[in-house]
Amino acid sequence: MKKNATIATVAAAAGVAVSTVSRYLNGHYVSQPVRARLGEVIETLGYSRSWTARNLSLGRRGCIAVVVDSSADPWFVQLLTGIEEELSARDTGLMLASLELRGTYDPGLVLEWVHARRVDGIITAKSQRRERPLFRACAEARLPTIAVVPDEAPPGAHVVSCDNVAAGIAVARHLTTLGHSRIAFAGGPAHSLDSRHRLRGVQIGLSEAGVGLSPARTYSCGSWDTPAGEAFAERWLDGPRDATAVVLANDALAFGFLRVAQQRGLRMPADLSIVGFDGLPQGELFLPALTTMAQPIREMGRAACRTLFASIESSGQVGRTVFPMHLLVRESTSLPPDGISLCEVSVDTQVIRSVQA
Amino acid sequence: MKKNATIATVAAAAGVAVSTVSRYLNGHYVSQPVRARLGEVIETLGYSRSWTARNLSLGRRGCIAVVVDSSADPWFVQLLTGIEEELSARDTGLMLASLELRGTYDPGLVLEWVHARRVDGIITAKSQRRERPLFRACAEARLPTIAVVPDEAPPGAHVVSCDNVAAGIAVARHLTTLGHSRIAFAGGPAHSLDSRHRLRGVQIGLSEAGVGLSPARTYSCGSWDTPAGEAFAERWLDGPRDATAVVLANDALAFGFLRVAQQRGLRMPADLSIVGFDGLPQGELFLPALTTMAQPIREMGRAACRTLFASIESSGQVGRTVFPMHLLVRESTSLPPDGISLCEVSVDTQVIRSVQA
DNA sequence: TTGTATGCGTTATCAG
DNA sequence: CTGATAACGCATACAA
Repeated sequence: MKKNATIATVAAAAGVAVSTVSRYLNGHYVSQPVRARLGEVIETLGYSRSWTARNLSLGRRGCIAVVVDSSADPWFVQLLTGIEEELSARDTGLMLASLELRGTYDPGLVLEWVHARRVDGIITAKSQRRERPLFRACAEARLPTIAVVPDEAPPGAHVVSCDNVAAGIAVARHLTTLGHSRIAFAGGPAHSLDSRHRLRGVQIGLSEAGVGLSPARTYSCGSWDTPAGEAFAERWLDGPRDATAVVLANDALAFGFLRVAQQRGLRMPADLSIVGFDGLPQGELFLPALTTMAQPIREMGRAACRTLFASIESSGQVGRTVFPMHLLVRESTSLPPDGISLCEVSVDTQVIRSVQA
Repeated sequence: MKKNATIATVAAAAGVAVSTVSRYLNGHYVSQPVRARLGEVIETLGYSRSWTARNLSLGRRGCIAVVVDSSADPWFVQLLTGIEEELSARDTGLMLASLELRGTYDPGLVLEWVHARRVDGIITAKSQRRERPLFRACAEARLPTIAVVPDEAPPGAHVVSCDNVAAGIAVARHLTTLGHSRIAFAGGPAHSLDSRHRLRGVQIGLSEAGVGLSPARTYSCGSWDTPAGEAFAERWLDGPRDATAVVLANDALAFGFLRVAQQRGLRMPADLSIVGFDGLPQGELFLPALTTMAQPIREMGRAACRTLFASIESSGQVGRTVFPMHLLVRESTSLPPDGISLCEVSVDTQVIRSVQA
């Protein structure tokens, strides 16, 4: 088997110069006859160009970095699918970096990448305050950076996010339309903008319906993960339970809540309606399947990628891309129990008891 | 800001030749004084070498392909974590390819990659018979290939898999130890070796305990996914239900079964014990949490990667790496209902009714 | 429109 | 042990 064909092989076989072949390859001007001839030669030679050499010549790395807390996060997995889609079309690779790959937070690897200009650009997902040094490093290195749903606005990075306020409003409307008037909201990390915006949206939507969200019914889970949702459930269920619907700031929290509430014998949505945010496919598996405000995650991944490439190719301006979320009504929401809140039910029970006594 | 430092910059600054710097960088022999001097210069210059140029010179791509049906598959996500871990240590990128990214099966992109030698090696996950042409192409291109848990042995590829027979035996023992004697098994795709091996293991384990697995209680879901598990559940629950435990060939199937069975009012594990295979973290979220035979998925990803690199660096022999699975007892298995099968319970109910009548 | 020559940053070969 | 120098494969001013 002979050595792999190179651009020189092709040029020789076609009787033209390498530069002509290069132009042909890149769609620049080549006369019709030469173009045809080149097409044949390349076909018969089975030639395909070296991306390594091309990248070297162009001063590119042919690779972008994708960084997230954990690449096993179901939300991120959806995003990755979108990124993959766009990447395959552009024939570039990626370097995955989980900030918590080995159990503890370690941005060292990524910092090294940006410093060594190991990649052409970087996409961060769900970045937090602690990623500030990372964004600073990217800015210093003039590395095109896209932040997807960051917890706080990162300086110098284009942001891809969702309209969380509108999402909150939509949830509120869904619930009030069903007849709920006492609604609880459980937020994620206290500092998270997304969480705050979702809460605000719910507040707005509720006040639109004239019911309002009592501060006493807004809680914080302190985190985005399922265990936090479970912990909150324990806490809430031990309290007065004065709500007919609970809105969790994301699906992961809702999964935890759902599990514990079920364990405690609550029937959902009969006894209590539950809503999450994100629209993870996993929510479909639960019984009841989780009603949620879905993000177009995959689409967001594609957008992040496209914006990144635009930025790589023409150092585009940093800006903001905002996606709408949409309500995914599944099974975890329904009318409130007989129009009576759980609180009233328990009061009634006492009344009945006293009557019996 | 001056142009990025190159090996030439360093050489000039240190007063040595580029080749000396190169040797230093690659850990080849360099005299102690020069070594020290180079260390300083590189430090102050903030130099870091170009991987693109290095790869070109070395004839490497600095990138491997990772292909799977869908990169959103929870099982694959775990594998990817292991791959990522190993990749980051070696500073190489990856190209993700979902064979069903756009809804329909399309191996075209990957075939193109192997033909164009776009990558240094390839890892396939859960490959099936339809991937045969792909493996053939890899073999022809002499591209190092690792197949992780393939459904059928791919020619010319090193295989990383699990001891499914042993796993099946362990499941059987767990169940018989609990007191189950009538057990149903629901397989995945009919042709899948993994599924068959798991079944065989269960058969062996059961016969060890002297209970045996009735052919009438072995089913096939025809696929590995959750909807198939749901469909099987519908079918099975409409039947005689003559088993106190159901073993599903993987977790995804079990998730579907669990949901439908719960919907039908079955209490698990009180009425019925359920076991899956894979050990997906998601199984933890269900109520009851799914008891399962767990694969060391992440470790398998690392092994696949390491083997691949060994193969890339020294065209290693193709072979087989087999991992043990371990039983993860969660909540979906317990003693059979009072030592009475569901079938007998329904008979009893009728008896009671007739007595009442 | 096409050809020539040079650069991209490293590695490797082979003298010194 | 170290220093020139030729690949590596392609892109692109610049010249023709």
